[in-house]
Amino acid sequence: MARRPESQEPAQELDARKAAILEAVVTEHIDTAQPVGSSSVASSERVGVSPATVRSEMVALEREGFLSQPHTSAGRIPTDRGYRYFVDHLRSGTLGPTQQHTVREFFDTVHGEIEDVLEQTSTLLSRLTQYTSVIVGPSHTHATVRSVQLVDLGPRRVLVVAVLSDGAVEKRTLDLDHDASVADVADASAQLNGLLVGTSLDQRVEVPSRAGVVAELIRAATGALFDEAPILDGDQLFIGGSSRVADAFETVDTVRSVLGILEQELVVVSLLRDIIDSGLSVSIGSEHGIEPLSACAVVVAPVSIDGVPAGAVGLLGPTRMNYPEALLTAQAVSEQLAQRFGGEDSRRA
Amino acid sequence: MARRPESQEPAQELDARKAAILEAVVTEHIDTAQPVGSSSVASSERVGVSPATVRSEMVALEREGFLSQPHTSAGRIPTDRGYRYFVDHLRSGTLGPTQQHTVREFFDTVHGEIEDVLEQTSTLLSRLTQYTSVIVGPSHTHATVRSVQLVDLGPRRVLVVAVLSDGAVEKRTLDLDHDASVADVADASAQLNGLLVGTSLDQRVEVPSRAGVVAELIRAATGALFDEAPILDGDQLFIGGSSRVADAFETVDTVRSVLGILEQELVVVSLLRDIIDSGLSVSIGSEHGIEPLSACAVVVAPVSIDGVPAGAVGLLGPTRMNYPEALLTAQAVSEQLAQRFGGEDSRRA
DNA sequence: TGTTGGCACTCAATTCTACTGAGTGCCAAC
DNA sequence: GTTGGCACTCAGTAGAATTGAGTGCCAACA
Repeated sequence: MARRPESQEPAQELDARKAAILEAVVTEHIDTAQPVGSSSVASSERVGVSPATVRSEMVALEREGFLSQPHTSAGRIPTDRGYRYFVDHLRSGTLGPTQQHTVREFFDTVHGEIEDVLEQTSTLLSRLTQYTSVIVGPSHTHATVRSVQLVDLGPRRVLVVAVLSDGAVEKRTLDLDHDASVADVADASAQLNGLLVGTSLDQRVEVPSRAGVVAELIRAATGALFDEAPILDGDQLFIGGSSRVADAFETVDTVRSVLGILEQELVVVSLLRDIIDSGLSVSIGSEHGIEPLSACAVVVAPVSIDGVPAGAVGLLGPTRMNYPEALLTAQAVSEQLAQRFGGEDSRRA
Repeated sequence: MARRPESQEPAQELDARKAAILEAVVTEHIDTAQPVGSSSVASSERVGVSPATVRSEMVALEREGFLSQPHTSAGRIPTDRGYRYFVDHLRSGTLGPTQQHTVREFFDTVHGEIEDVLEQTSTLLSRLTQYTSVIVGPSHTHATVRSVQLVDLGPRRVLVVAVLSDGAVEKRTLDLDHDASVADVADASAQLNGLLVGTSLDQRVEVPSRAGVVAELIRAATGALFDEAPILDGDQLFIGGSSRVADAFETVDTVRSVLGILEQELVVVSLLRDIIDSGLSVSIGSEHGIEPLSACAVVVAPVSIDGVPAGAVGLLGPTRMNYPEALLTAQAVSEQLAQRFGGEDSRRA
């Protein structure tokens, strides 16, 4: 895991001209996907020198690890480090008006449960940016139980439904060994409520070890709820526009390996978490240490609901992705999500 | 939609030798992905003639639309029609013992709610076959309500939770205009139960148009449940091993367009339904009429729970996919699913 | 001292040609 | 009807020649 806290490895500063040249190379390469030559850089606005001068500077930038050359007679392409410098020194801009409008309109019209909204948001993000989007929903592990109910489903089948304080619903089917009467189920349901309301799904619960059908029901229900919850649920991941992966890369092999990673929810979720935890918003190429993603960059914006970290919004593209736009889009969407699912204050605002 | 009911267009029969040659070409091409030449076919077991004879037969098979030639001096590859003949005349075999064992073991150990099981089953299918798997879960539209409950979530927020007879749980968040007391919520909850239990989510419900907080709650809850249900939910789709798409095709373009279709749940679900409805279990190339999937074949096995159609298990691969194995695997898995979620009789068996 | 134009050089990409060989279609003989 | 023989086709490969974008270096210049 290549965390890169600024404090330990101070971002090496480049003089203004080198910085301008690097920026020109990065933007041009992001645009054309081709190696960038000295003359093209020299003709850029913010670089006021001749190609010859640019060349000598490029040699220096290459020596310092910001640029590389596919082969001797080719232009330069940015290295991961070059992109890193670029994003670390981005002048913050604003999202284009069209995109702003699309985002606003989307959040004005979208409705439904949080899962549905996140699902659709992931599609929005991918449509806006042309990259694959990745959204991690809030984790339920710290929510507390608001209500538990047993519902009779048929012979020897009972469903436990638990509503959590954050509005999530957990359900478990119980297959019983003995018949349970309607009264038994109601009784157990009431007792479960008293027992579990207020607890959180990751804590242990003391179940009185009495005998009898009702006690049996209670034990089965708590067991099902508390033992299976953290394993299967964990975090919810929504991926939008996975077909964009095929746009981002030229070889089927790369596409395959990136898709392969996207299939592993756990890996993706912890990747996003790692990036956020290390205080960054972008992870480039080999920085994140996931080999199959070494041709990818990931842009992340954390989503905080009422000040509490509650998920993240991410975009996955090639290292030569459009960082400024991706960052702004992710941030805009993350803010909207925070507002939408925040407390009264922000919701009524 | 290219339905192809046998009755209308009787499958053209080929004489034994032609059939053997076609079969040899298909199996060889599935194996090697290369055009198959006459000598390779002639050396096959079930074809006892010389390459020259094979060639003249191939000319006939090409004229009849079963084979095609990439270019003059190449071997033959099967057309969609060639594959169709092949699958329509498959001698039914049995699944390999290893696969049988894997399937059995999987269903012995997997546990959890139906969604979790289907999700994991899709991964299993894709791992077994190396193709992308597609599983459609049972539709809830005809299930009836078993229980409705309102849960207070905080200021002016109430959650409606409905449990359906098939064990599905629907939830809707209500944002209220006025405060509702705990008693109000409980009252409304009780009345809702009386009102809704037994109805199915796709039928209209008469709500008495009284005034007051409780009546308001009831109206909001029924509105949320019944109006938004069919739109968002529909059917559940589980896709496993989408990275396999990148294994199946050579060009990034094909991969992109196939992935693009897989993102459209509605298209995929109705494709599977169409295939099943027309009484087939395989759809090849352009048969299904979805242009971006014209390089694909889809193998489907319906899942019936207690005799009622309740979803489907599908495999998506290139037209040169291993039909026998794919069919057997899909069928085996479909049977296991039916058994797992079937009524008492089959479950206790 | 830093900048610049000039110039020889490099090397991927492109084009062209020649060649190879897998596989065909046709036909005369069996 | 089947077969071996044979001329033919044409994608694919390899090699040679060409092109040109872009470099590194250097001498001249401000």
